[in-house]
Amino acid sequence: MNEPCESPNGRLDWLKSRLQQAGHKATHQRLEVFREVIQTDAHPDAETVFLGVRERIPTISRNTVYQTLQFLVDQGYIAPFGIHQASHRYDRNTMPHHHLVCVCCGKVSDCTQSGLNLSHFAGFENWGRIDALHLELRGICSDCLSKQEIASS
Amino acid sequence: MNEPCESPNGRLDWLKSRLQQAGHKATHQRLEVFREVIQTDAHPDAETVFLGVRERIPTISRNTVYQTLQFLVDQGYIAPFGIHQASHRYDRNTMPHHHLVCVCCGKVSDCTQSGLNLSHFAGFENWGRIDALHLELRGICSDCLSKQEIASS
DNA sequence: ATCCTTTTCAGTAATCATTCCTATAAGGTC
DNA sequence: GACCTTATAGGAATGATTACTGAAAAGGAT
Repeated sequence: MNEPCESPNGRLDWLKSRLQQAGHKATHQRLEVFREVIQTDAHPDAETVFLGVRERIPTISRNTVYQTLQFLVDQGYIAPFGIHQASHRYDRNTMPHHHLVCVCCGKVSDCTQSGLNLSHFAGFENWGRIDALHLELRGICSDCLSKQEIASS
Repeated sequence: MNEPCESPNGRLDWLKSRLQQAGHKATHQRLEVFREVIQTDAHPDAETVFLGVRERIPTISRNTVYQTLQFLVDQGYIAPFGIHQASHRYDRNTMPHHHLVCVCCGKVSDCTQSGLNLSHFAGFENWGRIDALHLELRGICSDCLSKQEIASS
């Protein structure tokens, strides 16, 4: 896989050729949604992308932006930021700890093993002050793994 | 601060006395919402808590559950799980990296310094297979820090 | 260029989680 | 028990996202 060129126009040309290679259409809308995401370091949300693209394509619909962003994520051209959860969740454990999340069944396990704390993240004084650290390890739990083995055997 | 007792009923009694100490009412609804969160390791969301509590208090409203959960978080009796974002966000950088998030202005910066990768998390073989690692460092960026200094001087 | 097929787009309606608003109800104090 | 404050219930409103549907556009074959 070729790496994308760093300049915005270079990356757009890169996306164009990769879309065509993959048999997808390099539409104006797709390219402009992609441009909107790559031209900033701000990790924008869908509404921000929509407002930005609408400056250039006034008739674009919100739905197209949502679909296109999802398409670009599915194809690996952009990444979803962090881990989005549909709803707020609550934890009975108020002590600092990490989480193991099964992407298959959604189960969350606490992980109290520290080995990692704020002291590992010196060197960001110029960024500002770091107060907290949230770590999620994502994978497939042993229950789901064994179910997959049974299913494939 | 006294630590909560481990048994559910012990923790409920503990909450009751702490609420009264703090001048808050130890209502049936509050205690049952708290019970619903602490009786499971599943890190439930608001709807799950609502459905569970409704088994015991059929007239409870969804709104009360939402408010009570927020109250319990504000008072430190339970913790919010992970990091909830109102909306999906997108990242032009598809390589593995971490994020620095300013809780004040919401700005997100990439952090490519690794020093941390999956190899640090051996020892979870019995949990299952870990595929990915998401780390967020949260704090206040230098811009917001200097604004605060100006405001307080 | 014409026709056909498939993909993509726009616009509206629906859904889901959450918050806002307001009147009622409950708890604690005198 | 009257009074004051806090908490609750219920419904309406909001915001983000998805589902649905029909129109438009793009590509390929003739």
